[in-house]
Amino acid sequence: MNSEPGIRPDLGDEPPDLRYAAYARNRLANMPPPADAEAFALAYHLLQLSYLLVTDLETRIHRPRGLTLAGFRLMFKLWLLGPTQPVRLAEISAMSRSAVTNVVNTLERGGLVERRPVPDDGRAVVVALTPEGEAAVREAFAEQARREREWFACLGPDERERMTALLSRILRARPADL
Amino acid sequence: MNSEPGIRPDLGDEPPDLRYAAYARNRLANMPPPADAEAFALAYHLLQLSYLLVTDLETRIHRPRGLTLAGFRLMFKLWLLGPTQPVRLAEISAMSRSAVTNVVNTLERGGLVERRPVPDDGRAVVVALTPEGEAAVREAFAEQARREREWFACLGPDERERMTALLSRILRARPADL
DNA sequence: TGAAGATCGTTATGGCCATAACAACTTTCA
DNA sequence: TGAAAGTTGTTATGGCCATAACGATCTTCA
Repeated sequence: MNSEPGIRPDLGDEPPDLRYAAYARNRLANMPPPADAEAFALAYHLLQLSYLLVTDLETRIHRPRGLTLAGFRLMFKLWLLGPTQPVRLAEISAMSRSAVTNVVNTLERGGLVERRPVPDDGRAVVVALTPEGEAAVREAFAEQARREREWFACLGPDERERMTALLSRILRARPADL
Repeated sequence: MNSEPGIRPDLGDEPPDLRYAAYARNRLANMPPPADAEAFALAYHLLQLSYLLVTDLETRIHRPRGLTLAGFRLMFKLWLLGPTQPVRLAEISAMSRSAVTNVVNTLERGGLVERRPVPDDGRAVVVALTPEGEAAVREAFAEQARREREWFACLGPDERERMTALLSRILRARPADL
């Protein structure tokens, strides 16, 4: 499995989460169905990477600037899309409307976004970046882009594209009854 | 890009999150560095898939059984590893110790795990599954394994393996200063 | 031996997110 | 036209997770 000859292929130098993953995969390989070692490994590595990336971006980039990752992601959407209704933001984020309310509340307290009434519909509001919010998202975006490059620098351009394509395929084939 | 001939390859049938992703990628492609449309697309699809998968497993499998995904994942580790110290669980989960305390509290209230003192060390405890906890993790595991298979059924076995290998590579190359 | 430092688990505080219930408003259609 | 049904945003409640600070305990080493 490990391909370095002359070096003992043990796992002593692996991070604890990868050591655990390898151990769990081996245990599952000896269990009867529906246990599925390959599906487990894929799901585990996917969730673990996502978790580490989120935590890294949050603690290293956004928290020091007084933002959160959720707040940044919402502001980034507003930056690209312009003023947008919460229900629309919830839709493209696959998030609940109340989650959007919470994030917008936090951003509004910080003066980064504002709510505006919609003339044609008394129920609706749009969320819009303030000038301070636009400056904040622009700066945080540059730093996040640099950090993402670092994370994926270990893959070649073709590998990055293949990976994105595989992820897209799974997303497109998502179970209908989400 | 789209491969069905005779059908207009527009995005009208895409879920809103993928429509947004495609739009954002195009916008980023026209921005100067450090903007990086490929790194953005990879990170976005990775986080989105992880989020949808987590939400799906949580709402469809674990919540109906009175569990949470975090609780299940902790119990699953105990199932494989046996009684384990919180500090060890935090390590392999790349989580804070206080997060482990919280999850263990919830599980302990439900009678699924118990804390036991460690004779040799007055500070330490181990967390262990109760018989009820063992039954719960066994049943939930079977259902989660089936659901994970469904999610990844759109990939061939070789594609699943390649994807797991790419994810592992990124995880192994994670920035040292996490 | 004993004081300084490290480690373990917990608590407090605060943000994110979900579901459920609700008020306000809009749309539908008999 | 007017009542029923649907939509929008918010609130309440509760779980997860982080950081910071803390008491208790263990280890180190002068």
